[in-house]
Amino acid sequence: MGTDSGNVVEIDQTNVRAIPGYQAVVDYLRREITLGRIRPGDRLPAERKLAAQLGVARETLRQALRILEGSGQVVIHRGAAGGPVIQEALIDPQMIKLDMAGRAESILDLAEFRSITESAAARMSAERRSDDDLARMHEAQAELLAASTKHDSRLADTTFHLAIAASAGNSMLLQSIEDARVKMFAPVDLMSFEFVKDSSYEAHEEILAAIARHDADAAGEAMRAHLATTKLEFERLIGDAAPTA
Amino acid sequence: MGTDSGNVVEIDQTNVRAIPGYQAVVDYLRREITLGRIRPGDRLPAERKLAAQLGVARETLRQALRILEGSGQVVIHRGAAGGPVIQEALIDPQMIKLDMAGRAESILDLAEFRSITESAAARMSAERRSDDDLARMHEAQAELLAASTKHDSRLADTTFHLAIAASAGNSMLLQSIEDARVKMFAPVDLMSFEFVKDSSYEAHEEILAAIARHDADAAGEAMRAHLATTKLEFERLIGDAAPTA
DNA sequence: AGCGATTGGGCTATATTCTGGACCATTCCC
DNA sequence: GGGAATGGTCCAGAATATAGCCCAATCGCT
Repeated sequence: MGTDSGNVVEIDQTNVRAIPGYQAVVDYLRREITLGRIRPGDRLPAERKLAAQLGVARETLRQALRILEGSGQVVIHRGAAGGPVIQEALIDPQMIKLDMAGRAESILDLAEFRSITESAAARMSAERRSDDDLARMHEAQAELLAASTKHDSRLADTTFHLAIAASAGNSMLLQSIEDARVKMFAPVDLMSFEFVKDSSYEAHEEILAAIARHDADAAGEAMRAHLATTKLEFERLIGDAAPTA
Repeated sequence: MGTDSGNVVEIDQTNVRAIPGYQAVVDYLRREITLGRIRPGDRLPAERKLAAQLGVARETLRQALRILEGSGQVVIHRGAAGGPVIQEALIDPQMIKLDMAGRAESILDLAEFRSITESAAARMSAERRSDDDLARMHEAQAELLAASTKHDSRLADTTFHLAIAASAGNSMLLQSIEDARVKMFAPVDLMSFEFVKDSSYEAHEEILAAIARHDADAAGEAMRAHLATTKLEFERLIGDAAPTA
């Protein structure tokens, strides 16, 4: 036990990545879009103002906007009433399925992680939620019911889950739940998400009822069951794309 | 419902941060030190080699090393058998307590988050652990028992918890548990952690026994109880530092 | 003692990124 | 038509990153 010092250390490069400012801006805006806090049709503040709000130079922001323009997520109009407007990005569904098949293991980890964190959040929400929190969840459910497009459905689904996560009252937990959702849905974004509206509404109703009556056990269990269904849907999609693997 | 488009979006600057390469290197090395994967006395590879392993230029690495030198965490020797050597950084305990009092809410969130993620990891470990995993946990326990300094105790504690997290077999969960641990202990690092050895060994024994016999319920519950104790210790420390608040 | 190898220290030149500012071109609204 | 708001463009300087080169210090071996 005397000479266990002086070891030469092993290095893992994976965690060392410089992030240029324009990339940080792109990441932030894409995250907000995926989480539905910025929606197609929304207008971003004017470049000079937005740059100031983000704390970067205008040219840096413009580099980020050019990238988002290139991916079709933003269109920029000139003139007095102009500015950057968020678009509904369209991606080839087959591309998405192949991408998902390529990171199947990561996606299943993600699904499991969501089950852990979001069922805990549902339990905590049942204990701590305010009436305002509950109202936000009801509103998201109404949006889901009224949703006429796949995109609107996914957005309402996100809003519902994030409302629960936020009402759990733990900022670290909320951040993790957002992260997992971004990692799971960001590449997917728009594709065949009919199942969200078809099957999720009733599952949400059950979760909501448990949270409303402060029943932590039932809320956690209902959330777990709901996410297990979601996981199955993802597995089916991955299987569809890569039957040869 | 027709004109809910065209909203000008609100911006939250907090998530937009460029990370220069040298800062990414500093963050990585400090994380490895906090998690005990790099220990005081260890020697890092020579600058040219380390820079290549990290995928950065030598000058960039040297900037990072100068920062770590400034914080007393690294000393650099020249000559044939030279190189950067990790040091045991010494911080004023009173400074630490004040820092912790300043972010008390964040620390309690962190403690709660650890309870959620690590008890889930303990459950999963009980179901999936290999015999190798179990051996690593036993080894960490032996290190804890043999530890003669506060620093060694904390290191053995970290090794035990990370061994469980890793054996749960979910990379996303492992990453979250590491993150939470870094955020909780990084500023603290070295201070009065006698309690770790005093009270943790027996708690670890209970967790370990449950994992060994594949008892998921008992493992999860034992971990939850253990982390509840840890949370109380932190609350006591915070209270000591800021009795006026 | 001396030599050679290894290592950090220092420097230059170049490229990329970021900033702050200025000025022009376009578009909208009155 | 005119004023105001907005994007488009360009510039000069700072900070950061890279690749390469040589010098200085140290160690270990002969």
